[in-house]
Amino acid sequence: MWISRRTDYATRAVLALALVTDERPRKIHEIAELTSTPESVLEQLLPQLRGAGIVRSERGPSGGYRLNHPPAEITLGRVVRLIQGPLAPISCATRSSPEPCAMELGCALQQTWAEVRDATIAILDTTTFADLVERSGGRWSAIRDSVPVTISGGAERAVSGPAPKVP
Amino acid sequence: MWISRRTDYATRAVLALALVTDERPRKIHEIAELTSTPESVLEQLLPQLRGAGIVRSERGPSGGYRLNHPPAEITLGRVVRLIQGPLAPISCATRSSPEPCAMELGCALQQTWAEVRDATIAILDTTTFADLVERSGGRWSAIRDSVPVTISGGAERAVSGPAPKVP
DNA sequence: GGTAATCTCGACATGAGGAGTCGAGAAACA
DNA sequence: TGTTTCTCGACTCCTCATGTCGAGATTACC
Repeated sequence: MWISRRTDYATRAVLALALVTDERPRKIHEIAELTSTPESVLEQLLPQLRGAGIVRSERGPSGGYRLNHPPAEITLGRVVRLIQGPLAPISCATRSSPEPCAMELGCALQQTWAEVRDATIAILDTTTFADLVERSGGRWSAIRDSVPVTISGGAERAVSGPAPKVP
Repeated sequence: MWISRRTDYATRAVLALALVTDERPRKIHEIAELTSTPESVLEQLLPQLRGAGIVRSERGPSGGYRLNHPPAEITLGRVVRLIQGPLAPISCATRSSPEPCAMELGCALQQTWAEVRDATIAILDTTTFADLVERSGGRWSAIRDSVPVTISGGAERAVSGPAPKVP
């Protein structure tokens, strides 16, 4: 349970943009519907993805977001790291700045945490959004054609309510 | 950064008990020193480990804690799960009760999260505390003989202050 | 030029949960 | 009886995740 809601949302948003066939940019509103994400959160996440060069934006009517690179060049690990930070399970096992373990005498645990870290990195850094598109069974054009997205007239904020709490 | 402080402390405590050679039980006070852990936290963690059958306790003077099984029979994953809960990185990817992903249309992400989960489980469930002892370079008897543990006379609570914050 | 649609940015409210402390009680031993 | 230890249940404090909102900037279109 260490992938935060925001990271989940961000990866879903990128996947949604990767799944789209035509070149039309997608509005925050649309992405929110496609991914079941609160719009207000995407208003924070997408600029962040934009700052990292993962997506590109256009303003004004007919504006929106699109990917800045082919899906094959965007790894899942990059998005996760951007939103969430280092992939190490514990601070004494980060690759960049492992803070020394308080238990001096040969803390063999550190080595195991590093193994978990490396296994995680190996998966997330080799999985691209092209892979995810493929696993999803292709693009979304057919689906979006057959299942009309209900763009209701009174389109105000907060399309999807907060997720129900699961105790 | 998803291994909580308490999980870290608990695994260190079990490792400390595994590293000890003689059969004398160790007091909370001693374990706290060996692992650089606040005593008051161990006062919660050790009963929890005891409830799970990982350690055993004895009361009164000359009481303390010892392992309830050989280190080779205690996996790291068991301790982590006990203190921390499921090992899945996200709630839609738990083995037991994966709550459905909000993004219905073929959320290929779920599959990747499951890969991360399985890789993590593979490491933590196959690493026993006997392995960790071996990696630590053997038991602690020699060390404890050469480096006398300063059991100060005025032994009050909170031997080790709170860990310094790293901004 | 005016207006509407859209992205942009920062501040904020809320709540949950992690982290650690403390006090009173029960059991063993001398 | 008294000391040492474990045991149990609050309780506080604080950080951070989550989500909302309002005001501004930019573009397209009439």
